[in-house]
Amino acid sequence: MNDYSKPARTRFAPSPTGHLHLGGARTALYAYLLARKTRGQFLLRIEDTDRKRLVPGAEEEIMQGLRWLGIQWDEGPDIGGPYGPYRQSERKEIYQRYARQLVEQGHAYYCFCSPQRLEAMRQEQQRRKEPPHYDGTCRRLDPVAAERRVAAGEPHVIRFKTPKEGVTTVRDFLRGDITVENRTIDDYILVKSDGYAVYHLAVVVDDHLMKITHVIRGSEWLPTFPLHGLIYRAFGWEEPTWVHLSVFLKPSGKGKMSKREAADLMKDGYSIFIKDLRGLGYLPEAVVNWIALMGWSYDDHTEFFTMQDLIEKFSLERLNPAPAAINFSKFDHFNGLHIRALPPEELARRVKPFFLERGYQVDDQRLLRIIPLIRERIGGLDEAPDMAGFFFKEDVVPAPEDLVVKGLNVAESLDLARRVRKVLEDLPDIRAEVAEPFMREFVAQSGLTAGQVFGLMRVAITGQKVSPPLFESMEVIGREKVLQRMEQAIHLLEGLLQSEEPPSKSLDTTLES
RNA sequence: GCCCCCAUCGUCUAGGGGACUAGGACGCAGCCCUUUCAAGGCUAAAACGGGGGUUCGAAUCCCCCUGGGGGCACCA
Repeated sequence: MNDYSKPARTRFAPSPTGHLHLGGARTALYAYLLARKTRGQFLLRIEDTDRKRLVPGAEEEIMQGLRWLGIQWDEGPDIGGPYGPYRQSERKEIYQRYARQLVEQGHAYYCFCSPQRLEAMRQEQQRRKEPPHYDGTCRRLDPVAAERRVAAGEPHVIRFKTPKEGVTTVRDFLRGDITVENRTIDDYILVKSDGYAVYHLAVVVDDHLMKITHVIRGSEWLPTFPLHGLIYRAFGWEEPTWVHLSVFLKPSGKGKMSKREAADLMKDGYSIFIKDLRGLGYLPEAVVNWIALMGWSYDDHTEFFTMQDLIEKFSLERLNPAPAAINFSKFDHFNGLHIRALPPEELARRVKPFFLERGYQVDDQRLLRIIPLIRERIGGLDEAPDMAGFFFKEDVVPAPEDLVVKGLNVAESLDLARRVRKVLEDLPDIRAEVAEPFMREFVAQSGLTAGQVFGLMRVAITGQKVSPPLFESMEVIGREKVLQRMEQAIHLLEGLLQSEEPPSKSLDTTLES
């Protein structure tokens, strides 16, 4: 059991080599939740010791993504903190100092093998169907001689001197003890020839120095986990609680998402990259709720969670070590839930940019009035302009065919449109509670169905076959414009009638169905 | 090839020896509501990978197999 009464110090330690994705976001989220729950600290550390793989702008994108999700760090490269710097490229000397300590204590050694020799060695091992590993040539060097070669400026790396006998047991919080034979652990490189530490050294040194209590990271680290335990022990440091999260699988459940597949998702309006999600109409609240539940659960029925809920209810014990397939349709479901949970003013504020983007002039008062009409009808914020753009248009242009009522021909539809206009003109008030009873009365007398009459009005007034509720929409649009649009519909139907005039008629109904 | 991890409906999961005729959610199908589309309500179909143990009793504990996943760099 984990002790939640003690403040936890957790961290998210991404390398700025690409986009922040769902998996990374979830790792960050869990670490953040644990820190907040225990009133501890959550820190952001950038693991950028590989100079070759740096992607410009990646660090900034990661920070923006986390902020958008509502994951705020207490210490980090931008805001500093008592254990900085928080960028590993700025901690080069620290790692070298600790690496040297390891060498002096006999836990590591200098290695002068060239990359070419290493490569040839690996190929030979593969040919013999052996697992690739360092052959230990420099491990057998005389330490004093090696020291002299280093002092002379000879290129070198520092390798960890893994015990060759016995086993190493490390404890993962979710999986319990993991034991491996030491001979399967390679003499990993700790410091590269360019002087930068590799992950294995840097992560141990930083987590110790930064007083991290819980290392929450992806399960891709499981294979080198015993090595990390060995390094802690070589230093004589107390180990943190290790929590290796499961990986996310592609929706099919077969393997990780490839670069190509990730890109293809955009065609369906989905993405695994956090940066894309806002533009696709997703709420950060929905993202958080959704990813929190992929690998964690609270009980057998609660699924709606705000960040506050999660902070209160999160626990490491309820994490699931099994891999989880990404389920985008559930994502859509959560998005709908959170859209409907937003106060109207807030939903208006969130949806506004999507209207502006499409070139609509948005009147805030009017936008607020249509929110109740669309909040149950949009699965994503991006759908709002399609559903409700007509509220902000001067004119709508219905397709004339859409004005032909189901079950009626053009002439009959035109006649209906004229009668509807008359009723509308005589309406004492355009407000829904007044207009609707009048129109229903009209429907009753007409011998037609509500669907036929209201369908015609809907297309005429909104320009769409699918729209928010008709009478509420008319109220927002206003009497003047409603009549104007009915008038236009009549003209369109007249035009349609003329164009099909002489020989053939009655194609319309079949077209409609 | 070697090492490590995982295993309940299609998917996310609850379950940690008897409360299991295995619960919830998404999706799917049907029905209700309804002026369209949604939202909402109700109903249905849908799972313990296989084989051995342990036990009076196993989805739950152990072993093997199978399947899936991850890793084997001077990347993280």
